[in-house]
Amino acid sequence: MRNAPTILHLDMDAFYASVEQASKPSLRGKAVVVGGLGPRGVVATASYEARIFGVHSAMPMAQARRLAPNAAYLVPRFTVYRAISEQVMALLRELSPLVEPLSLDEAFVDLEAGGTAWDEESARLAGIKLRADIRAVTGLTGSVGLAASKMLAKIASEQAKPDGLVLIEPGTERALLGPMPVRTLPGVGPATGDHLRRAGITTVEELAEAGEDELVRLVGKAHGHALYAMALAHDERPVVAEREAKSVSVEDTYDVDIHDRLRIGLEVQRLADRCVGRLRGAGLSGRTIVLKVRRYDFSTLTRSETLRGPTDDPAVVREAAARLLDSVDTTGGVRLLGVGVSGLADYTQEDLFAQAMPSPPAAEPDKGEVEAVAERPEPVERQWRAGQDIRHTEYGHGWVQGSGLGRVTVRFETPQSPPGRVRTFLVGDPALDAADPLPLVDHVSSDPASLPKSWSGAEGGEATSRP
DNA sequence: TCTGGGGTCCTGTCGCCA
DNA sequence: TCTGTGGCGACAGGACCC
Repeated sequence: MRNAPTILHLDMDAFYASVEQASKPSLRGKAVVVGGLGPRGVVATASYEARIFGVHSAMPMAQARRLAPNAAYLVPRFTVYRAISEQVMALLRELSPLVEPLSLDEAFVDLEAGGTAWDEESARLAGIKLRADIRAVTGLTGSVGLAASKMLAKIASEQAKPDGLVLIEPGTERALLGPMPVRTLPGVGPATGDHLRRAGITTVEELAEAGEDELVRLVGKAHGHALYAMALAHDERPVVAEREAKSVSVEDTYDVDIHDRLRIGLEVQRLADRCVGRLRGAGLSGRTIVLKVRRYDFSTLTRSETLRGPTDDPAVVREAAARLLDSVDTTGGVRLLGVGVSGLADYTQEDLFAQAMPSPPAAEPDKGEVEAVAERPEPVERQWRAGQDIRHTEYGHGWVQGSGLGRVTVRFETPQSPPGRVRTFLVGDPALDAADPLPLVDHVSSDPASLPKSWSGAEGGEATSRP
């Protein structure tokens, strides 16, 4: 372990919800819940005001609505989150070239590799400056953890939340970790936590006392060794800037279980096409096709097939997925279907080997086919989703507060305006149009380089609900 | 009132092959 | 020729993370 706290972990506070509050002045200080709004949606992020009611990530939306009936419920706007994430990651890269993003709102930075920090004091200063810069550029708050390893830096940022900075001084790690619950450690989830509790182990200290052999016996080889090392505050994992994807997959949970075998087949074809679309978008091809089926009782099974060589041919993936589906019993209905590709290779290596199933040369393989399989019925009316950006020819920029019964309620406000007024329109009102999101911070006087490349693009064509 | 979507990694089992 | 063994890839499932 290095002897100075020069690993930084940044975690943006309640990221999606904070972005929504920054975009929508009327929501500031209010309970905001972002997630899937369908009957089977779950919470992606809850604002701190919503957490007071007990709402948290991964909770079913229905439960959240019971706990916080007056909160604002919004669908995620990933385009905006990605743009802000780019701004934040750019600030991190000013600190060091060694930045490891974990998600849109989280990353590790190796400050020593960037030459920005080499001791406790310089690390603390870098953290303080970073938090100020993030606030200036994005208007949002992030919490910073500083420590000598990734694990400890992450635990530190967790302690710093919200809107704080915590530095763990080298030498104090074990005393700090000892009394913490085992669930604090990365990789200890509900199942391992339960397992350990039944063995009488609830704290990190007890984990260390149990000894390596006992932990290996309890939770298996790899996990046991890792757990023991973490309990002793040993973590030598380096910050890794670039990670290659190992698989690409798409999946859909349906509002209502699907029973019709024909329909299930069509959905699998659609998913296969979408998966190939993503695969190609990333310039990849893959050898192993995976079908995922979650049944009516939430039992999940996967079936996979490995081809002789990598492919990015939609017809090949569709055929493989269809074969895999043949081996699955779907009586009782399915709630989720998914198609994935793993064993990835660079696109350019493709087709050096024959495919498992020779397919006729498809005309225009990258156009037309993708939507050819399942024609969706044209939506009778436009769909407005809660949280979506909107523009009215007369009232200007606003967002959808809710819609139903042929009407849509819009609040007209912008990130820089005071809380705005609400008006209701017919869903098909020609004065209404979908709009691009607005930047959270007015950047007129600041460095234009810090602006994201694109604020444009309303959420990519996913606005229609499934029949 | 139930439980998303996109991933990663690990483990056990089975068949093949040297 | 028979049997045992060990390595390895494929496959299925599960835990975990954000």
